[in-house]
This record gives sequence, structure tokens and C-alpha cells, in this order.
Amino acid sequence: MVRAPFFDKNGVRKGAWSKEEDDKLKAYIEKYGHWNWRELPKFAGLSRCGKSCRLRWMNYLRPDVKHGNYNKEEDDLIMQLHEQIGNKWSAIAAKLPGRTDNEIKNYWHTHLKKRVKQNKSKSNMREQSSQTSGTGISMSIEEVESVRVDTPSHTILESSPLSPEAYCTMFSQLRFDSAPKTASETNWTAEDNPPSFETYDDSSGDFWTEPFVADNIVNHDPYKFCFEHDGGFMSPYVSDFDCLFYEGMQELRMNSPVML
DNA sequence: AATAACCTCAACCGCCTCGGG
DNA sequence: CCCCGAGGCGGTTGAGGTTAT
Repeated sequence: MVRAPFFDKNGVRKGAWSKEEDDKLKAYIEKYGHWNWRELPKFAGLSRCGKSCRLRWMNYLRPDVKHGNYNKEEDDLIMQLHEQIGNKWSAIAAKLPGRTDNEIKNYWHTHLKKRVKQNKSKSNMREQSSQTSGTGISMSIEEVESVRVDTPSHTILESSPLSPEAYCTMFSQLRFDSAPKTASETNWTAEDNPPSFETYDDSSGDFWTEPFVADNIVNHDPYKFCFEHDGGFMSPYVSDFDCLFYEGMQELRMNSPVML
């Protein structure tokens, strides 16, 4: 997964470390320590530069280095520290015994960054839904995709991109009066709170609607974003995914007036 | 089954800081 | 002060693995 080993123009070996090189470096440092990184490779019989040796030792060969298997406490601590001090990976690593700055940095970029983004989206949704007064929920496509957690279990009609006009026409034909009501919405009528729709993303050219929450009429899975069309269900999004589930929709159900 | 697209992470690069002369 | 070298740091790269089409 790393660059194949090669020699640069100065005869310095670069790229992935071999088992033999690891053994040489480890054996040398365990015997003599790392008194001078620049000189060390010569004495250890390695064709590497000092920086490369230092990095290899610090990040992978040190006996106290842990690899992978981050637990929830470590995840939480990294996210908390990153929120407080930003990309100060060495400072963050100092708080996590056995973890290196390089590994934490990679772990952040590949796992935690997405999670933080999701958490922020959810809190924004909650904030927005609590401030909304009948016009629905406004989210970017990116935000919506970031909180997608599953795919629909019922049949979704295949759809191709539609014009804003076509979309609005379809929505106007929805039968809101047949939508199921939850216990807390027994007095709800379509006229009271019509959903808010059209949003046109000029930058991408995609037409999409503002999402609205609907109980799944077919199999009663709750918290699904969809609408009825031609006797089936379609996602309100006409791009490359069909229907959306949301975690944390309970709050929106309680606060948003645009439920079907 | 083949190919493309995306993900992962070890390693490199370039810049910064610090200490010694 | 200034210069230089070593260590340290954060951003980026890119090959291999995995998943989607």
C-alpha cells in the first residue's frame, strides 16, 4: 500500500521498509539508542536517510506503539481534543499513550472527520427544526447524504432527473389526505401544514426537493423521506440514491410541521 | 468477470522551531 | 544578532486493497 522501494539519485533508499531493514534499525536502536538520527543509518548499515529512520522508529517500530483498534474512549478524546486545539496532532498524540501523531492524523482523516461532520449535521438539523415554523427543513445535498444510514426496504420506482416544473407538478398531485397519522398528530390535516418543496441547485444543475418526513405506508418503517407517485414510492431526490433514512428523526418528528 | 471509483495508510516533502557556534 | 544543522510537525502523495457498477 506504499511506494515500492527505490533509490534516489543520491543512492538513498526510499519507499516501503523491508523486514530486514526493520530488523536492522530495531536491533541498532535497542542496543545503542538513537543518539543522532542523521548518523544513525550509517552505523546501523542502512541506506536510508535519518528522517526516514526516525519516522519508521517513532511510528511503527517502537515497542510501545499500538496499531489500529481504536476504542470509543480514544475516538471521543481525539474528537474532543481536535475541537479544542485543531490539527495539533503531536499534542493530541501526547494525550493518547501508544498512539502516534501520524496514525492519529490518518485516523482522523479517514474515520473521525466524517463522524464529526455527521454529528454537526444532526445538531444543525435539530437546531433548524426547532426554529422552523411550517416551511419544512432546508438541507444541502451534502448534508443529507452525510446522514444517510441505510437503503429502503420497499420498492422504489426508478427515476431519471426531472425539471423543477415537472417535479412541482408531481408534488401537486400527492394525496396528503391518505397519509398515516401518528398518535401525536391525530388532528393533523394536509391543509394545515403543506410540505415545502422546490429547491434548485444552480451549481450542480440538479433539481431536488427539500426533504419531508413520511411514514412508510407500505411497511410502516418510520422516519423515511419519500413521496408517493403513480402508486409507488419515489425518493424526493432524483440523483443517484433512492430514499433516505435518518437517525435522530425523532426530534424532527416532534418539531417539524411538514410530516405526512 | 472486468473495470472504475473510492478508501486506507505508510511514507515523503517542505516548512518551522530550537539550540549551538 | 546571524547562520546552520537536527529534530519535529502537518500536509500531501500514491500504491494496494476494497467496494460498486
